[in-house]
Amino acid sequence: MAPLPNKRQNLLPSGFISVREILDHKRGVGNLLNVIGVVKDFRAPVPTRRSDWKCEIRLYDNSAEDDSSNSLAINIFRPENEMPNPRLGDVIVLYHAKLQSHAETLSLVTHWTTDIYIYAANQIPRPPEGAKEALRPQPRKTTQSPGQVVHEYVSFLYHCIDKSNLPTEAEFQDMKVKSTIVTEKFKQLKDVRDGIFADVVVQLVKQPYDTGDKITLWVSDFTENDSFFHFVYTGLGAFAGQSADPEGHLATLPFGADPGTGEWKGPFGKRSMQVTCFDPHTTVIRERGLSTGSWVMLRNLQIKYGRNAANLEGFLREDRWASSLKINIVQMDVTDTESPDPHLKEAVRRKREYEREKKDQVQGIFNAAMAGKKRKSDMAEMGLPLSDKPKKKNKNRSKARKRAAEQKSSSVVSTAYSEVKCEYDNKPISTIGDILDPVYIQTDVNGNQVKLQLPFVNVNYRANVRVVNFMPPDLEDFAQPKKLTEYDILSDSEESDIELVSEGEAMVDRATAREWEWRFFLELEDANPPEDDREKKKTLWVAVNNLSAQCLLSLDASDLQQDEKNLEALRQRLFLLWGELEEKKSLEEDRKYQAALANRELNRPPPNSSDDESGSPQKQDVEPSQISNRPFTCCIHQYGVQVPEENPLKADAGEGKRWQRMFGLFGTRIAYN
DNA sequence: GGTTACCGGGGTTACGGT
Repeated sequence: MAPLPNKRQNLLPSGFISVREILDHKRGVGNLLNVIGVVKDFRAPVPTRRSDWKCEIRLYDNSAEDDSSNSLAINIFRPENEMPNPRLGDVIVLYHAKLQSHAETLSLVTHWTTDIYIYAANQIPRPPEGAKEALRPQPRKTTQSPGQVVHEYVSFLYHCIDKSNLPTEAEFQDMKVKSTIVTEKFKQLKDVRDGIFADVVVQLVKQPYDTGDKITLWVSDFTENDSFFHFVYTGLGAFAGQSADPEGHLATLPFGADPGTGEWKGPFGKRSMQVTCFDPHTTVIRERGLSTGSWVMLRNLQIKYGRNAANLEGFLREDRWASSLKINIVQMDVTDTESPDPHLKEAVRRKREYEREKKDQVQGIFNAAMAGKKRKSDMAEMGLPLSDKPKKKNKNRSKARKRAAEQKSSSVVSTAYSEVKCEYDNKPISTIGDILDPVYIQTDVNGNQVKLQLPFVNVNYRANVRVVNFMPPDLEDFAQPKKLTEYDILSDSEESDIELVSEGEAMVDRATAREWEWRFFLELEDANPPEDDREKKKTLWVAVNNLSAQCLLSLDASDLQQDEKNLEALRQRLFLLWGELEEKKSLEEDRKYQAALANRELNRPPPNSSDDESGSPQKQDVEPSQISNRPFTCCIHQYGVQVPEENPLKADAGEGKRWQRMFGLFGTRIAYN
């Protein structure tokens, strides 16, 4: 007969916490905890991406023994030769194990200061004798060590705990072996077949549909599977269902998205699969706020035909035999450019290819429509495109930048026009008025010829201008923390046009920003305004993105609040461009500020480079007449961005979105000594 | 100072959406 344990042995030694208390959130994540438990499962060491290896021990104690699911994992990251090798039923004493919430589950993880002691189950004496002799040798140096109180508690715990839920020795060994077998289950959606289970990396392409007990997702990895539903791209044909306004203009033009109905926004073709998720995954989708645009890994996704027996679907169910809650939906980090997941990277690359092809196709449709429908004089109004292929833009800008670098050391003749260089110096000049003129196409809607205003066209121009204003008002803010998009995960990520509101961008904190980019706006007026514009000079806001600004300034962006040298260089270059505009604007700002203080009206319109009536910076912060800065020739391109639009009649870029015409500067360089 | 990682096996609930 085993002697009854005495009272002292019965009590968890002070400084230790029970498994039950941990699972009941009695301690916060991040705390370092001391825990004593019995080994019920072990996943053998596997290499990690770093130099450490990783193994996992699952523990339970007598606070949680009546429920087989109440056990706690300790994740051990250490060099391979310091890995513990516990056996079934061994007692583990942990010091300073960090509590974490990983994969939506509470678990322990080793910390710098964690010590792990293992007592061999078959050597633990019956209480009240302490288990000191059962201690396995330590593979590494420790800072804490168990005393007699702990040794005695180990004996008590091992002999008194309910072991009926422990696996058999054979089962334990089997699980341990299986834990190292990693079969590649990853599949691209193009390769999924009826009846298989697969891991996939996909993007949510539609808002999750939540019925309470289940959530259905539409996902794509931008591969095609013949067994998926075919989403037809209606494209330009979609406006046949819309009505023209009394003047024969359509208010909107669908362009790469479906109008009004807000239904399918792509990808089109057989690239998307429906996935039905059940608990516990639904909870994660809600709590993480997964939504359109989120990239996720779905593990062990069951693939089979849906009820209509025509299209393959995915099913994400709970893991039946998992020893604890197992979450098979994991959000992917598209901002991790350091060590991007290769599957994610490939999927993002395919998405970019898909978007490029779609854009080219849509542009092609426009070009064909315009070539067929427009009179020649209309073409002249467009400002004679220098190139109508958006793809060439970057090449041209790179060339300009390269030339800028080449000419860096060359001497510059200091005349008004020669201090700013521009690409395409043999191309005709457009006026601001030309550039601002909307472009129409004649087309056939339900048998009627209507004149249709395009929301924007991808066209390049050259113009003689001078700068009359700029945004943001402080030069320090001309450089911003680099905004990350999902395409940044690709090593050949390209410059993107400045958008007013962009989706999928991760907000970057100024304090933690590693990379900076130029991002500012210039308001331009004609250097030699046409006669009819003399009374009310037309102006145009152009966005200057990072590449254009590098070309313009021959400077790289940095944190200008810290980098005074770069700020001063920026100020000098811009002086060559706009003379004393900054000083005058600053004086004007001061004057206005004083006036506003007096009037208690400090609200200012937001910065904006569009030509839209509602959104453009209408207020002239500086009177153009006061400006005596230098005229120069520059390249301007027109492009479109999507902006939120609550009015469904105006939402021509899909649900809640409208196309907004924008202008950007490119291929222009300030020469300097 | 505090990341790294998350086995196997064989699938019901629900009935919508393109």
